[in-house]
Amino acid sequence: MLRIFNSRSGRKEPFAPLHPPRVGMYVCGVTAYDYCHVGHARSQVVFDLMRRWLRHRGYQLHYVCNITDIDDKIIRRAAERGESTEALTRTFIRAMHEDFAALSIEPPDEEPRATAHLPSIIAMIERLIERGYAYVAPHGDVFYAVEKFPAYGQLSGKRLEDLRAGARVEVNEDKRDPLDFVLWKQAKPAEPAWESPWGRGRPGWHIECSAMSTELLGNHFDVHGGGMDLKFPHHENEIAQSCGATGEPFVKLWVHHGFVNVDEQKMSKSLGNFFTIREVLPYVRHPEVLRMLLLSSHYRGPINYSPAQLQQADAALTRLYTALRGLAVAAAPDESGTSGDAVRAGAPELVVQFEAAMDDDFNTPEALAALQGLARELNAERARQGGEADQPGNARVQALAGQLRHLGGLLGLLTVVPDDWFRLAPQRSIESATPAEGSELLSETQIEILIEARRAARAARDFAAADRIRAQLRAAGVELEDGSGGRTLWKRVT
RNA sequence: GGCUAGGUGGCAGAGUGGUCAUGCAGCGGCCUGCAAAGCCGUGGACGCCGGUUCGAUUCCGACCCUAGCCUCCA
Repeated sequence: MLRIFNSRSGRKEPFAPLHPPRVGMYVCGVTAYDYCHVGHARSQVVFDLMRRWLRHRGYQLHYVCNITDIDDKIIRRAAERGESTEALTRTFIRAMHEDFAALSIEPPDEEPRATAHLPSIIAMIERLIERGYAYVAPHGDVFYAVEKFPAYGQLSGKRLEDLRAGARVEVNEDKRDPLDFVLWKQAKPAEPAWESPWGRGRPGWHIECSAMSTELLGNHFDVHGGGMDLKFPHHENEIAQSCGATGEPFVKLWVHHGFVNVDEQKMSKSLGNFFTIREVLPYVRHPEVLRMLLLSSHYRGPINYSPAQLQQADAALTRLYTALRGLAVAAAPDESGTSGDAVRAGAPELVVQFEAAMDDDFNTPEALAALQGLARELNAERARQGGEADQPGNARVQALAGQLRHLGGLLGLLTVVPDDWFRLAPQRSIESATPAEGSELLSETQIEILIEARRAARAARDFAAADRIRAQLRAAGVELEDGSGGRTLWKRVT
């Protein structure tokens, strides 16, 4: 039984879609005015993980993730760069797609952009005016009248009086209530603008998501997600808009994830303490390392981003790959080892632990612990079998490896051919933050030559010479392992 | 000030009313020419003060501390 934490009730609830097995899911994406940072990566990884698990559980997902391609920051940034807002957003949307693809984020079924949905946005604002939830202010802006919606504040647990008491809202003479928020904004002369019943202007940020989500998923749909910081006011406003316009319930399940912190503070543009995805990836062996870091704590809690954390993620992931090293089963993740006889041949209790953990509000740390358990079983079994472990005949080794690979694949991990994992190296050193021995990275041919020289020295029992070669390789970031069959394996270390 | 999360062993990070998280690091053993990897074993924890209980890290209350939101933000 899959249970998911609902931000609205503050409790885990059994997952019960409105029209099973179909599930409609909407997630607030990014505003395309800059490169995506690790915080955006977390959001994407979290919802990608949920999609994978829901599909694994047999649901048919219709997943929508929007892009905000018009707002004040975009206009300002485009002006600074001396280009059009279209050129600016085109640049950063392309970069975003590259970054997300690197992290194995599966593309959404639909990726609506605000500027392509003006008709439905305008229609929704008109309905809100008709139904008395919105008003046109003296200078032509349209505002939502918060006091007209009694349930306002329900999602975030806030009361209007409390909000007014602590209000640091900007003074705006046109608003009837300082808490009212803008639905349609009149354009200044040089700004991008669209025709509307209220003159040329552009939509407010909140109305985009209401209009596009209901247009694409229906008035009442299953899941709506985003970062904790969107809970108020963004999602609160969405509820007010959508329910106000349609008179129907809006979203069944609200899902909010925690932040990525740096030095215990939220990573954000305004604090300037952010790392973009594309500047971080060169410091890791493979993008999976970043994905591993983001999955190694529960999605609702905080994550502290640091180089040390990346190295821990690399170590944990490398341990899983080590268990699979040299096994022929490692071609591609599939269903092998997770059904019927194959489960019993492997470690059924660990498969159960993994699935129960994921069913319990996507408890990825617990699920990863099950994966480590599988790695331990696999290592122990291979040790028992001696050098013969990788022979196709060993059913238990095959079953365990299949389970590990398959379950890892459900998290978007262990997708690299295991033997290739150890050949990968970061382009930059985490500690020095400089182009590491990168320029001096030994080629695989050079490594093989040195290993052969060491083998000869060992055969001649010249251990001093052999150890010198090993130290030389270690200094170049290559670590050796003398295997049981007289072969020496090597791996790059970070 | 209001609202919401949270404070777990050297670090990261799950979880539970009374036996085990897990990874890295430590210690002992096996293996190795020595290592590495791996396996086996092992020490070490639940912010503070009360309460409920046969028994609380886990439930309840107060307190202290931290973060987030209340303004654009994944």
